[in-house]
Amino acid sequence: MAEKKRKLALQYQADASNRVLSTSTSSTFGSSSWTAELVTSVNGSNAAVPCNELTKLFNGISIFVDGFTTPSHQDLRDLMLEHGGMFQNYFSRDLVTHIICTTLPDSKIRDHRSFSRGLPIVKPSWIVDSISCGRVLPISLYAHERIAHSHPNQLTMSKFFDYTKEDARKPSYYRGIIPASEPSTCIREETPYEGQECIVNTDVVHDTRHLQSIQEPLCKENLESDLHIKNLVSSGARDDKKPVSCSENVRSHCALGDANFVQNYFKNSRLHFIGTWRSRYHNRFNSSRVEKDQQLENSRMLADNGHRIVMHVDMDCFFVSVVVRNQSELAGKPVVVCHSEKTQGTAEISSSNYAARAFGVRSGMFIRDAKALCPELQVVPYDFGAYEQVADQFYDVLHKHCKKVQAVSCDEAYVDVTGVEDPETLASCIREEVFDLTRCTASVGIAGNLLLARMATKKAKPDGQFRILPCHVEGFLSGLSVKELPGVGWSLQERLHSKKIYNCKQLQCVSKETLQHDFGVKTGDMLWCYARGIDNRQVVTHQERKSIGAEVNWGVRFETTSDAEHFLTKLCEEVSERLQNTLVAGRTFTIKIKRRKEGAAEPQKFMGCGTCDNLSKSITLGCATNSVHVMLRVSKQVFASFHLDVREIRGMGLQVTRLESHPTRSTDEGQQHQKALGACLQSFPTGNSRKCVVDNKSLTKPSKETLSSVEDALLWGINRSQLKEKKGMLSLGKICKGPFSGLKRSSLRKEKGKQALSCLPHHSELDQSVLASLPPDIIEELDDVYNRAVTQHFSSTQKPHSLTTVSVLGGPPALVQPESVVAVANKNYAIKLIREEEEFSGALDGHLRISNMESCPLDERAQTFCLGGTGADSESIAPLSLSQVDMATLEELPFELRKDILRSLPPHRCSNSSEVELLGVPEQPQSILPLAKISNPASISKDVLQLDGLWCGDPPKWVLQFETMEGAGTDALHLLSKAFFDCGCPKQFSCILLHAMCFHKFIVYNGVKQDSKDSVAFRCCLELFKQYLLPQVSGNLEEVFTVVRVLKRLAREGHFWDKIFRVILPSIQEATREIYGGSLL
DNA sequence: ATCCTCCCCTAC
DNA sequence: TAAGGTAGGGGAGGAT
Ligand SMILES: Nc1ccn([C@H]2C[C@H](O)[C@@H](COP(=O)(O)OP(=O)(O)OP(=O)(O)O)O2)c(=O)n1
Ligand SMILES: [Mg+2]
Ligand SMILES: [Mg+2]
Repeated sequence: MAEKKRKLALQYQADASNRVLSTSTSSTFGSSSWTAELVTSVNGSNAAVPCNELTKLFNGISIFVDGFTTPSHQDLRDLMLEHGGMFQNYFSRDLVTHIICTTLPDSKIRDHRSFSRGLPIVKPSWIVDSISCGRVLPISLYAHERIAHSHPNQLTMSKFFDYTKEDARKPSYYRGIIPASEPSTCIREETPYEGQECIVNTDVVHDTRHLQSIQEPLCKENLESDLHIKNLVSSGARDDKKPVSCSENVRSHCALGDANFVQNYFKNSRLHFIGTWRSRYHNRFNSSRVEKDQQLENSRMLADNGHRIVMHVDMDCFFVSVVVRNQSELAGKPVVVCHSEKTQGTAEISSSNYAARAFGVRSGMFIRDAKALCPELQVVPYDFGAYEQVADQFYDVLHKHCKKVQAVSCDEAYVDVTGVEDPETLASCIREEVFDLTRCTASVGIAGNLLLARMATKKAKPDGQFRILPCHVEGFLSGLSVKELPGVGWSLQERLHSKKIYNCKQLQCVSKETLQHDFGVKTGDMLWCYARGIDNRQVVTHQERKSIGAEVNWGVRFETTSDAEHFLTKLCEEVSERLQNTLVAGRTFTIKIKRRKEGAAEPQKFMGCGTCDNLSKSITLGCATNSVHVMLRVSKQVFASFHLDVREIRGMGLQVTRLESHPTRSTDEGQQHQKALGACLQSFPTGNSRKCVVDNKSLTKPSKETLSSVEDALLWGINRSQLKEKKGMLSLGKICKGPFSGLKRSSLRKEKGKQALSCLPHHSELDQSVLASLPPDIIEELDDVYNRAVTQHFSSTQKPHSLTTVSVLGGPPALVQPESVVAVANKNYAIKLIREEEEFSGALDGHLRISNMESCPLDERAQTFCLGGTGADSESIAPLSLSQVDMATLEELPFELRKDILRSLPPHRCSNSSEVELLGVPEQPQSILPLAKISNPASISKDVLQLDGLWCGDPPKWVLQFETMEGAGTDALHLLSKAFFDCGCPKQFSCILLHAMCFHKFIVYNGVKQDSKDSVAFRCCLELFKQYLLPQVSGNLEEVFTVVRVLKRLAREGHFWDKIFRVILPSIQEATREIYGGSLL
């Protein structure tokens, strides 16, 4: 404690000296000279952004781009950098000379004026036009009218207006919830968020450690009593069962009021800033693979060697220091960075300086609690631009001294200084340089590993350094509480406490086996090692990214489904952009939802998410994508599958994993999509010139990589309104294997219990005949869910039939009661019945059904049946094509239902056909006389066959030619011709193929094995595909893709098609490569 | 055993 | 009013 105080005093002195320094040097730092250097170095080391400076046109101009623009953020950035200008990711008054934005909604005018502080706001065309004119055009031509004509003092007026408006219509939930101030009460709800809403006891202000324990989560007993309090409060004070509808004024602060809410939100979010900082860092200091390998080598060497020296460097109260350095009047005073300084505010403290910490003020506290602890607390606003700049300077210093720098965060890094003769001198040297450059102090810890170095830094703070020598490790650790070990947070601390383990010494007494048993293998090992100061992690300069995501859990209030979908769209746009900027694409997309916990009141925190249930679901595509269109479709489906009341949503996120490098960063979305398709084509199996070996296994059970594509995941749903007309046909039942059951597992687990049952149909509503045909294990599962009511109710003497019987149910759909959702999962099977009234569709389930079928052996697929789901939004979830539909399944359906499914296809899939035509008149179309009659197919050469120009003419030549051909396997040709007419003579081959697949037994020909390669049918088909596909590779890749996909599906049905596929694919792939080059791979 | 999904925890 | 994000590690439990 005395040591801390001494350090505090030291820092105050440092602050005082800062003041002197700042007055003497501020002119240098205030100017943009620094930035110029910075940006140059950024470009120089950033492989992602080509730095070919074309002109010096924008010399001295530094833009900040706000909101959506055309050209895009990225393009404007490139344009500026190419023409000698600068681009700031974050707004900073000091660094930015012009703000660029396209549109300026009302809500933004105020914001901009309040922080642009007189900077010109210009339309993006200013940049484009200036470049084309070769000179910087006057900004007055590109000003926003509403800004240009307003007067400075309108700022205060508009602010005043807004505030009064808000006061006048303060939402009831907000007014009602401000608690009576009771200083020593801690109200803690179940989630960490609500846990923050405790009121810190003002009686215990000066002992840091004690305070920390109050701020941290409470022990179990407290938690329970707090819950008790909470329950009293919620049942007594306000028990709102129905969600509060957002008033106008709330709208203006949440996702509802602002179309660009997500963007604006992120712009102001500190957590977003620190969360995304690392990716910006890696864009700047890109370490090459060679370096990586070197590093691995080194680390292996050093690990053998045994003794390393690691340094941990961390800026002191970073956000505060950066802002305070120019405000000498704040030196020595307790200062925090916070959005608000309202005494009753629920804004969070981002960082507090050491003077403020003496009062117990910490990061993450509400400002009102901080003010209660320290009434004279000074509040300064954020300056993200400056944090970014200082962080860069900080890392410049570190890189200058050492190659092995591991970035932890914007203010913190590990440096491997093994081999450095005098690490302590190096440390003070670094600290000094950092201070000289930034006028902010850093502290350093030095030790034999990352763990100890980090803990040493803590001891060194503020503005100090501390080394833990091997001989002192023991003594250093013995004094630490378990919470002080990195990796031990709230939860682990509580669990340790519950086992009467409070400090490292006690922790050391527990055997590794016990710890691993109690906390898991890795966690147990970690605890055991850390308690002894053992840490074998290496300093890693570059870690491969495993996921990219965005989420918002503040200000999220929706009224309608389209509110939620709009929000989801914004998230997709955001994540897609991040993927593209990182040159990656992903295969697994996870939607995260925070849903208001049942009975939870509005949170204490203004616009917060409060106590929530966290839900998440993911979907994995066969092919990585970063296309915003694809992502949106996928996300909407996953979202829909939650079946949520959107008014209960308090947070939403999208995370992408299974990332793959994706070198295309196209600004043209269409082109992007095109390339994604091309990439998918490339990723089909047998994509090499090697001889194709028929793998029996892969015919029945294709490996995962062989499956699908981007769009295999998109798939089909049935238009809900159409289905509604059908009433009796609404039901969907299915049995499938695989991921489906996994998907349902968690929601089922979560929903088990009373509340969950409320959404199940009463057991008496279950159709007996359906139940009867279920496999025994499913019955058992159902029984579980219904608390054995099922078997009681049906007292079934009937023994369950085999799976095959189930498909029979596909016939008369009325067998299944329409109003029900039953989701049951066990280790092998899942059954799902979709209820008609569901707000959202079972579209995702539709997808899963398909993908499951794909991954099932053929015979099982044939047993799967489907009648369609209910679709909320036919446009967004409609299938891309019928290629996704298992044909065996479809064939089992009644004609009526097939009609429904076909109708649900997007019209462009069968461009030339009206719906009626599409649905087809069952009888044969008028036959047209064949052009040639071939009598001896085996001897016919290509010339005789005249297989050129098959797609010329109207109808295309092949249609008539194939119709009357004779020979082995020509049935397939006849069918194609028939399908052509049946589905209305479409131009797209994919339509014809799909039609043929859906309505006819279009498989066969496994018998034709020996000569299939030479058979007429084979060669005709081959030519037909080739001549159709190859010319389209350059133009209509999507169609190529679809056809290949259909063909792939056919390939699984028989040798004939398999061979065609295996011959066609390589040539398509080659053509694709030729046209799109290596960029596809 | 190893993978996968759906969580929770931790840190900044 | 306020801007409670992001990414990695890891555990539980199921599928393969
Ligand atoms: N809950 C948190 C934690 C951190 N930060 C931001 C503000 C901090 O300034 C910065 C760096 O985090 P540190 O943990 O390094 O904290 P400080 O640098 O503020 O203080 P210290 O001197 O303890 O490092 O991250 C934040 O906004 N909210
Ligand atoms: Mg710090
Ligand atoms: Mg830090």
